[in-house]
Amino acid sequence: MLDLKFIRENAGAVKHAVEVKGVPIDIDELLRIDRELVDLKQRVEAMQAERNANAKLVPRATPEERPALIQRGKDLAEEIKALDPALRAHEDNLRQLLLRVPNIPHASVPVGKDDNDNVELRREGQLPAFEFTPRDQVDLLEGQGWSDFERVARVSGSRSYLLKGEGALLEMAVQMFAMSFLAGRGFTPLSTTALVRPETLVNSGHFPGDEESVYKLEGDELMLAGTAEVPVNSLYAGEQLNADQLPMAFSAISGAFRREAGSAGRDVRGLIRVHEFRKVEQYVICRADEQEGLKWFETLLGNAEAILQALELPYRVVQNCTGDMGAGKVLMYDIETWVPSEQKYRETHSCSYLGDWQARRTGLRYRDETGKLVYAHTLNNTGIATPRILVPLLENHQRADGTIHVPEALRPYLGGKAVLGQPIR
RNA sequence: GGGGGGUUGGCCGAGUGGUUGAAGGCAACGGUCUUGAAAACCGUAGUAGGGCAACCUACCGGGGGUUCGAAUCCCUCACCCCUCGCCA
Repeated sequence: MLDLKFIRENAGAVKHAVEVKGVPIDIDELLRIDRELVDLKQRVEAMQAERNANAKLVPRATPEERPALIQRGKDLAEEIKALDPALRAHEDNLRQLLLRVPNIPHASVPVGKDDNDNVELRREGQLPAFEFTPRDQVDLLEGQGWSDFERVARVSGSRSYLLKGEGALLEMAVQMFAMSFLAGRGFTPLSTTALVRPETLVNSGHFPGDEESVYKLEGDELMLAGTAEVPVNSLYAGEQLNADQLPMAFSAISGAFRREAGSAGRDVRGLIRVHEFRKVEQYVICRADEQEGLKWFETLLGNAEAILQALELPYRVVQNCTGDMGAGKVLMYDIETWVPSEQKYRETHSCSYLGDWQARRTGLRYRDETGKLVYAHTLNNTGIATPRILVPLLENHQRADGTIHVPEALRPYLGGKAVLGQPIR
């Protein structure tokens, strides 16, 4: 959400953001409704002022004066009530529109329509040069007996996964490594819910707009979040923080649930795209200062890169273009990790800076040194997402016999083992 | 799931229908005093919206209602605490 005053005063910049981000919203209509609402409020408030003044006279009035004053009060109450429907309608309309107004992208963001227009910034790490025919993720998993896609599908439907044996331990090792790593960099570890109230999804910016991708639970006013960004963003909702409490940096592990509506037929095999997964998310609340925000952006990006480097995985960093970055975002980089079987990089991390757009929805404010209450800035990035990360991990680290090389960094979480699995066949 | 008690400003905490936007305390800020600080004393001070301004309006967990008038009464929802039951 943007500040309404900002929209009034910078309508041109907002309209530009609407255009380059491809958001279907009419800013002129919003401004019109805003103006009408202000006019309505002025009328109502004038009547309220009179009603209040009138009510104060009643207790001091003589018995003779009293009936007339009470009648005047009744009339005013009725007039005020008569304007109520219009007032509410305008407020609702305005709020619905405001929730859809996109944030202004950073000057560095390339203008583009969709992910085809994203810009590769750099590549890191060596692509593997296999001296044998590499297996893909599913062949490795099944060859090792680490998965059981068929049975879990019977239990939980398509796009489910189940890991067995060392496969299950590997998934947990990756998560433990990421949590420990981030804790070592000063991030507060959180183990949090995915079950959230609907308003948390409005706070985070997923609603309105992204309802299709969220699981709703019949009979309960709760939903399943697709990322720990949602619960963590709302953890301090509505509070007035002190400046010295900031920045707050969290590494939050949770389940993550996505309906994956609209992705029918894509990545149906294996671990790339599943409905329920587990993710360590980095989340930062910092002061409302763009320099500081951008610094944290680099930090979050650097953490993710360090994790991938520790996992000895080749990856590239991509800057998302305006059309692919989401309404709330100021800046967004994806990290894509090399998947040998597909001979391409696949998204494993997504780093976002939202300015105060998210904090404004959530009511994340702090008192600055001048005593003023200001909305904080928020950022998030993946730490590690499983099981997707296991795809490049298994494929890049496979050996000729189908066993898996374990990166040094993971060994402490796998009983010191340097290799997982048995020779296949 | 049953019963009981709660939810007030940054924090604590008064307040059950009429100058209460809200006592008091703590914390904060400004000042006096002091070499400096502390203490003490004096003063300032909620958030949001509208208005050039004086000022006006809204907000005492959320929503709805009663009333000329609601923090105060009623309904409802959420959350917290206690208690009984159930349970990984």
